[in-house]
Amino acid sequence: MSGAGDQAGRVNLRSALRQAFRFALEGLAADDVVAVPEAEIAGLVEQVRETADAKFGDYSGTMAMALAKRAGKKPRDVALEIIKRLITAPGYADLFEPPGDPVGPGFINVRVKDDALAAVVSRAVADDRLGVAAVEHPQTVVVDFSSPNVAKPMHVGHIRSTVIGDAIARILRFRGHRVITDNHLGDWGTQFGMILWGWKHCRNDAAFGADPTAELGRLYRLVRKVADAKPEELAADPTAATLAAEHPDAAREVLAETAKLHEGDAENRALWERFMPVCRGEIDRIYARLQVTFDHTLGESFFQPMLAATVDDLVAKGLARESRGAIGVFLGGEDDPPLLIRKADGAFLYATTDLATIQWRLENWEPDRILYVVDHRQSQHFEQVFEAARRWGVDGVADVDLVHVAFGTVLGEDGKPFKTRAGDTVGLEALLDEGVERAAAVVGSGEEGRAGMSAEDRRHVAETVGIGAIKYADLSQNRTTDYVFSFDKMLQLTGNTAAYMQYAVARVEGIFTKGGIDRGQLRRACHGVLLSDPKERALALELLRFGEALEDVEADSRPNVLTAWLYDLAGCYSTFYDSLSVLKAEGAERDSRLALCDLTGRVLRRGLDLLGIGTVEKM
RNA sequence: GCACCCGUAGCUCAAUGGAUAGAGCAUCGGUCUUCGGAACCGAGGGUUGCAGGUUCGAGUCCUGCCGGGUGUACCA
Repeated sequence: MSGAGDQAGRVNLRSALRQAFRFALEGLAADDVVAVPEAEIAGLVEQVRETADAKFGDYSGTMAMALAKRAGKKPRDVALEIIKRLITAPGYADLFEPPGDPVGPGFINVRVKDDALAAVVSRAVADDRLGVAAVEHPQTVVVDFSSPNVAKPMHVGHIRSTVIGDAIARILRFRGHRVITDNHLGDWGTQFGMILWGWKHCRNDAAFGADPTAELGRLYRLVRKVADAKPEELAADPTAATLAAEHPDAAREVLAETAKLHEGDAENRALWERFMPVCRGEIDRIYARLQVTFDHTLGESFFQPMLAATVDDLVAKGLARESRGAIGVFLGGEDDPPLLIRKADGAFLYATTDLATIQWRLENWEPDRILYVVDHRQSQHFEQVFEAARRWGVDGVADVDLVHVAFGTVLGEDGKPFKTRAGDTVGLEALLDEGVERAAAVVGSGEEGRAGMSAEDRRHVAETVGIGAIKYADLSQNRTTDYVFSFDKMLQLTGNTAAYMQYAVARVEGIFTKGGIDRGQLRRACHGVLLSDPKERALALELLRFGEALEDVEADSRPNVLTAWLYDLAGCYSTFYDSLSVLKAEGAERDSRLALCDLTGRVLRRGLDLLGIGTVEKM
């Protein structure tokens, strides 16, 4: 077998089968059985998928039904024509059984040959990539995620972008793409105007000296209330109410401080440079805890020198013009709101920065794709920015995929946006602490876990399980919907949770300790996995679908496809392990089953790693 | 008003236009003199918000309602 499905002995069974179906469909067109335009073949071939039920075989193709009307034939007859050519496709017979007759309205069901399955899984056991082939055509992909406003403390709202973006980046990188991660910090906007105003009017020097982060956070929260001047907020906060009464023009003054910063005012610039390390230290501590890293951290301030030219160029090209004192790009009719790129007071907006950033990334990184992992409330903004960028026509923009990877809101168990009882947003660090604390209470309670675990080990396990639980709960959810944050649910030891998956790894790999097995030697000696029992076969097939799961994650940027598959794999393994002896088996059968255990443990571990989730030896 | 997203088991959630809509929790039952029982096997539980339409086939696509969320000119 050559091409898509094969790479240094790595076989993606689904890709290989799709390639064979492509051969069959092209033959169908060439023989005038039915005219299938080349452009449609890719879509039809993608209809080759895993079957819903093992009784239908391993994979099925459903395109015969779709083609029947056009061919003027019965779907079953079209299916027969496809099958006739499929079995002659190069390499088909090496991997797959000949399909039987079409089933139902015209399903073509295919089963992997047992000896081929055994050979492929044996190679996966010996493979660092666990049998997963890299993509044939690597792309350069920029993943823009996390992007907090550095002047505010990170809160629960930042977790989704950070965790989802990190997982997508890891997965694309493992797939073989050139991935560039960039944390587009909000370090130049109105929130700094608030801190600057607060610093000048109501700072507490002693507090800043003792804990600069806390003092800046206090100033931000206080000034935001003063500037917003919402009666109900002021009623609950006498300090803010007093300030608001003394400074009725605070909102305008905050914007003026922002504008002065942008214009290069020496005092504001100096304060900004003084505050930035404080803010960066704060968020970097959280990233360290989450074990999230970035290739670049090019915040809004980095692009600030390019903004004037961006506006000028858009105006010069006739795309942007003055309106009500501001400058906007008019994308729709006269009544549709324009995309504002310069305020009436001269300050730039985040749309301006986003456009300049696209131009800079295209010029410096030449990406094929840019993913923006940002919450769904900004979908309209990105639609406008992407459209404006395309019309702007900067070099490379016609060939780049600009994708808004949107996600829903984190809700509390009452179904409303996640807040503390006092109504404040929940700080991210406090959230992580609580997760770890609760994890500590549930880990180490099993028999094996209890045995000989030091206090330090327990802390490490609690950290891994607690942080993992928070990440996994987020990643296992369909990202487009809102999700309900519940420590009780995410720390359950059964079901599709991090703790269950981490336990599965520890349990699988505990065998090797118990049996005194040298795993390296086991892998080198693995020449033929035996799949005599249906449960062994099912596990082997599932293991080989790792690459398919990762492919499906990439297609729609949906990490929950991977969590669901890992959970299925863990279930397959449990079924296998429950009914078949491993350490108690003998000879070649024992080695073969140990090899399946070894591969299962490594795939689970790697899968969790690609989600940014750690594992432990014992728990 | 307009735009976008979401309504799936009692609860929390899955399901590239494919076969009988699946998991976990909860409920009920079964297995095994534990290779890590934090296990395995099974049962009950559904008019996928409502009504039409397209299709060989619709939870999924289209139209209209109902209900919820978000956004909607100078925050990001």
